[in-house]
Amino acid sequence: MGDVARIAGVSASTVSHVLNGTRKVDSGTRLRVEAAIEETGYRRNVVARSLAAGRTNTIGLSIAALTNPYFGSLVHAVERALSDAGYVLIVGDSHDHVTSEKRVTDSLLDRQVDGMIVAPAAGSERVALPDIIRTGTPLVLIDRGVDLDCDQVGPENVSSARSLTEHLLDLGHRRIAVVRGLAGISSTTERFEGYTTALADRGIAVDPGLVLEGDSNTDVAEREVHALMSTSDRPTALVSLNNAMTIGTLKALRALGLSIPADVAFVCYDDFEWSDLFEPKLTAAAQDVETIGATAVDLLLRRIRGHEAEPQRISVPTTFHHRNSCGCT
Amino acid sequence: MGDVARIAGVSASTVSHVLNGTRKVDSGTRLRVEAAIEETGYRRNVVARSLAAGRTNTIGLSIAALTNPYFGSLVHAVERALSDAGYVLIVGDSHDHVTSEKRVTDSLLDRQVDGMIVAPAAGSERVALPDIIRTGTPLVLIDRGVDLDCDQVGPENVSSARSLTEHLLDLGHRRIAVVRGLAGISSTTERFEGYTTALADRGIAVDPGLVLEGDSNTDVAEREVHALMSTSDRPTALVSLNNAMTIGTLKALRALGLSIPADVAFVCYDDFEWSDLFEPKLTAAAQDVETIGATAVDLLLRRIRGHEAEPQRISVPTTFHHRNSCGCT
DNA sequence: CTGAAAGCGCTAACAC
DNA sequence: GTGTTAGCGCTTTCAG
Repeated sequence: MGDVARIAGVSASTVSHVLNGTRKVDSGTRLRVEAAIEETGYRRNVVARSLAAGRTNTIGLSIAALTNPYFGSLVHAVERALSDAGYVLIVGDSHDHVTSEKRVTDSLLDRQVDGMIVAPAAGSERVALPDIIRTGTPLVLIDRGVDLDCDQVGPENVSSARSLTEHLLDLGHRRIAVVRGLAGISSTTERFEGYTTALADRGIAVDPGLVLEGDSNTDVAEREVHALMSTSDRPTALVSLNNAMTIGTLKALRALGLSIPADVAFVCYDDFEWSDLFEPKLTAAAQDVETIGATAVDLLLRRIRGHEAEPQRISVPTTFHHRNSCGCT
Repeated sequence: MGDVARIAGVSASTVSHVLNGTRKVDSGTRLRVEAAIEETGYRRNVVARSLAAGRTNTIGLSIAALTNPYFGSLVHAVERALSDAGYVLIVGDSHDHVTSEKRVTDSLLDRQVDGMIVAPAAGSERVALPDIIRTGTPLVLIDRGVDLDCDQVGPENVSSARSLTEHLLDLGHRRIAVVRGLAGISSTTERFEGYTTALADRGIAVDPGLVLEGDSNTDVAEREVHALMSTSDRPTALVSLNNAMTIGTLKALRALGLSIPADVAFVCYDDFEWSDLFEPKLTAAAQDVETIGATAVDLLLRRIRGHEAEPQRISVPTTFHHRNSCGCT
């Protein structure tokens, strides 16, 4: 920067101002500075800039599981919204585990991110999140909610899962099994609540034998479903509570040679790119990932700009894709 | 840091050294410093540290399309390898377009990343990449190769695509169509080469009418395949050259009511989580994303540590998953 | 409209 | 084993 200033015959401060457009600069001067920049191939040092300015224009994102295509799309949506706003994204994968999540969020905080977006791991509200809040760094939670006082954005869970279940009930099913995701996270709890209330509304008691703990792990779900569907009084319908559970469930049904919807009707929370390629096409509740990401960024930027207000919790509606796996034609 | 030093009764330099383990510190002193850190809730400022130390412990990754699950897994693999090595990842999505790719890589360079990994967009060798090389920042290319002198890691393309095609030939097919990805990138060129050489080996000429330009766009592929398969002398087999092309192809076949493999045999490059859930199960060449990511990180770290040697080009073998869509039982 | 100067918070010689 | 000191490259009052 000193070189540029010297060549252009101005001070470093002027170079800084033409670079950032932070104050009026005579057009002749500006041209000279720009020529000097061009000539030297000068490139600004954002690290030094961040140190001096006290902000980094960087947002940290801690994501539960980057391999899950759902989270992949979420990262994409967040990245796009941030880059439109002139921010850069740093991502860390928490592997859905509090310990590595803490490592990730600490590292982000050390890097002086201007704000953080976290897709919390189970138990996060007792480990990583309080520390973030203590630093005063603007924070918004994404995907899963926790019982903390901060902005949160996620998909609508309860009524979506309820609609899926009700659809099955409307078709006459009475023995409907459910494959739950990871215990202890809000999405599982809420989606399960949607399932139970749908049943309760029709005066049907929840049969514990029809509640499968898939643990958000494909293999576990597959085993559980396999076991359940091998019994003599197996359910006539299944509802899967997230995409990993769906894969596990479908594998189990396939292994057993059970066909959908003839042998068992099926509906699921979360949509796939191949949902209507599958035979039969999957009836599913699809999350609006774009909106979730954009909303999270919006809330965060507002906080960064000093917006003081009660934390908000936003539920983004899902879309019900009515296809064939439920048994409708 | 000043506070910590004062409370512990030492100099800032000693605090720095206990923080980084950069020199021997008396254990009593260290304890006092650690106590002071605990007491003040001090957190190191990595930005200042980077400026002073002249390195950021940060690696930039420019990825062509974060929404593609394949790239999602790649990011995940890279992130893991880097975090094991104590580095942090900054990702930018180039949307497979040179202009936004340039924006991404410039921003990464401005942020003083210690190294860059780039999944180049088409045309990148004339825009973003030369500038990166000019700065002297260690660089490794991933996924797609370009004609430049730098480290590159990607999946094996030619012989993988050739094996897929040969398998179809072995089954007696002679009219085999191919759905190509984005023109102008190495993976498309090389995979197509695998297809043509397989045909040439059997003395079969490439029929231009059977070569579809899918442009790595699902919709385009769907249209092309739909058109081709609606003709009277349609091919008896199809090979798809990447995952997006596969989705498009399957949609078209489904829309036409053509069944695989009875009406048309099908094999594809790239595997899916649902490949063996699909009916029929898809015969595919699967990339080893983990190895690609880990290898790229390995090459990069070696460069960062000052390793001087001829740039390497590494092809990671694919795995042939022999399933049913090819028509075997 | 432009420059001078004081840092931002840390690291790394260099002394002791 | 520890402290002193000089920056790292930029932003931003404060003057002019």
